[in-house]
Amino acid sequence: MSEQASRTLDALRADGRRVTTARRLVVELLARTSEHLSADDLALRIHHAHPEIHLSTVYRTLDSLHEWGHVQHVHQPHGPSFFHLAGAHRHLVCERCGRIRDVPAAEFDALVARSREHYGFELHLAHAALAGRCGNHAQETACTSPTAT
Amino acid sequence: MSEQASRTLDALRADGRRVTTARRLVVELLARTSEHLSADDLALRIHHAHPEIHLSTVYRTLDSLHEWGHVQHVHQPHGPSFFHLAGAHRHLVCERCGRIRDVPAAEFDALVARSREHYGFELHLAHAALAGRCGNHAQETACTSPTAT
DNA sequence: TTCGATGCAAATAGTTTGCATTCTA
DNA sequence: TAGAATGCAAACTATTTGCATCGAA
Repeated sequence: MSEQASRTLDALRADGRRVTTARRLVVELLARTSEHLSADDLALRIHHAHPEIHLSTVYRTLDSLHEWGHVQHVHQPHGPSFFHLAGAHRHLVCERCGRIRDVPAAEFDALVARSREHYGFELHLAHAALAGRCGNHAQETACTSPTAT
Repeated sequence: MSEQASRTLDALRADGRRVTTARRLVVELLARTSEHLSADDLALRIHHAHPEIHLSTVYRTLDSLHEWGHVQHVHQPHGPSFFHLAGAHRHLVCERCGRIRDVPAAEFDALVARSREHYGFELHLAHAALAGRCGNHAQETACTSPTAT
């Protein structure tokens, strides 16, 4: 098991949460992969060895882990949300091919500061992927209005 | 009818599209309001005077108007998408109260330019609202991991 | 009069919930 | 062994689709 996984599970125990098979499997899987997995993806992979773990349990597990600050839940404009262990990067998702690119959170520091100063609005860019076109699809007609940037 | 509405409908005619009751009502409603209305919201309001206009027609109408560049379709991290006539602002949505704040697209110019230069990624910030906390709810625990900005 | 648009019903994707049962601490 | 977590089924929200009919050009 990765160090990140055992650290997360230890934190659960330390906080008096129960470490169940489902939680252990979800945390290990998230720690092991760099992919952007949906609840359904996670359930499918877990089912190979543990067919008894139900999709709704995966959802509840992710909900709890998110609530306790161990997991980030990222919304996409199209398709299901994906999940990953708490980290410091943000996501760019291509409207055309769906590929997700990780970029350091620091890229957005100036914007976050300006939003706070100008609008009193605290941006949480981890909460939703930013949509657009990756290099391969930037030329094609945008999936937005002509006047849109 | 507002000038913006008739301009949009004229553009449809000029492009050889049919101007139907549903399309006229959707365009007029979008032109008249500054609210952020979902397909369901639009259908409900249209139903007062035109109960025969079906929700699926509203969806198809919005789809078409979007495809032809007259309407923007904005995704939210929670809840339904909302729609508005093509314009140049972006949206900040509060994770707590759901209130949506319009901000000028120019606020994001620097970020859009940097994304293009550093990552070859063409951001379409009109396509999805940016999540965070409005002034009234900025203090409360974030709906994201502790390490998240 | 033609073909695009609509009404309606049914299907779909993603997610949530109620409740009896199981299992961790 | 108490109460948290789970399995399963069913509900739910937002959205899409198939198909017969209608109506704008």
